[in-house]
Amino acid sequence: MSIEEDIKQEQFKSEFSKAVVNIIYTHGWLHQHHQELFKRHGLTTPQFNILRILRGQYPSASTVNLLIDRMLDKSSNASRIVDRLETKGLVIRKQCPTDRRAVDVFISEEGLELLELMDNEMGRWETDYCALNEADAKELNRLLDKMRSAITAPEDTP
Amino acid sequence: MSIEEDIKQEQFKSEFSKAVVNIIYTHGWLHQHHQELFKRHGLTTPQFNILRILRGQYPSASTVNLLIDRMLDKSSNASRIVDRLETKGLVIRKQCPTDRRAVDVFISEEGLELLELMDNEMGRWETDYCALNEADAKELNRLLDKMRSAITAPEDTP
DNA sequence: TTTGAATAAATGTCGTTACATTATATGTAG
DNA sequence: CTACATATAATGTAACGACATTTATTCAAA
Repeated sequence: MSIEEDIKQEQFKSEFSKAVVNIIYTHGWLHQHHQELFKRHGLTTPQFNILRILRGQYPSASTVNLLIDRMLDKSSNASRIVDRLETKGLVIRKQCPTDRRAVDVFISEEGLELLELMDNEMGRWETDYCALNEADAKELNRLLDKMRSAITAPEDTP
Repeated sequence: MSIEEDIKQEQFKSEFSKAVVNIIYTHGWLHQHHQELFKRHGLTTPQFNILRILRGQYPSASTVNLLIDRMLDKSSNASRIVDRLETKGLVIRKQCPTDRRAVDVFISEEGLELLELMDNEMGRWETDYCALNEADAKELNRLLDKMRSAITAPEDTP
């Protein structure tokens, strides 16, 4: 269904303006499906993302700062997300031996197992829901990358 | 910058898989810019969206149910968002005369003025940040629409 | 070495999402 | 008309996003 039909009303000022709304709407569509998957395993989206970063570093430790750096949705509160993952036994927190301010966070065995399970489901979902062929997906990536390439701060240019 | 460079690490399982991450990331990019704009006027994103819906109905009333229907980010709590807009004097709540369960919500004069200001800024932003030409934007819209056209519930098909 | 700046994480607050529950009012069947 | 289901908002709760502040530790300079 086209974005106009989905959203009802609204004439867009331009194709670009429509694309902005379309990205927001499509993100919502994606988020809804992902969330459904995560919920079956008692996780939220940011908890899943943190687990994935931790696995990426495994068996090395990640500090909270590293988690913040790597998170897509920045400025989220990594500290409290780690709290909840620790409560569920999916991660382990240890004092960093070389810097007593820092905390070393590790994904646990349970965390690794859960993540593998969810990765498989996610893969199946992507197979089932993929309505784009290879060329389409490539073109979509190209356009999104191009979109973000807009001058970053128009008022800063001399 | 390509999504791989932006996100660091991570080889993607497929172009589609990459596109999923790219949409999430690009949405974050958009959201950040929009939020900056909204913040200058003391609004949040959902508050702005509710105001736009109310203006779309103006001078007719909108019930809370209608707001929920029209909101992109569904299942948000329209009731409490209206609370905060009312505190700021941007909307007016009245009991619906024909149904005492329902509440008629109107955008106020202040709300209309604020929205016009913000619309202008938004329009300027879109002009400044538009790195896509007409054909690009059209193609992007086509691909996003196509992406969401995937079978809605694979387990429901016989 | 002592002081002060900078860093790492945790904590606090407000508005939000997601979801469940409640309260009030309407509608309908008996 | 009464009883029960339904519709419309509002309220409650846990987790999150955004942002400011606090606490503890390290680093750097006087």
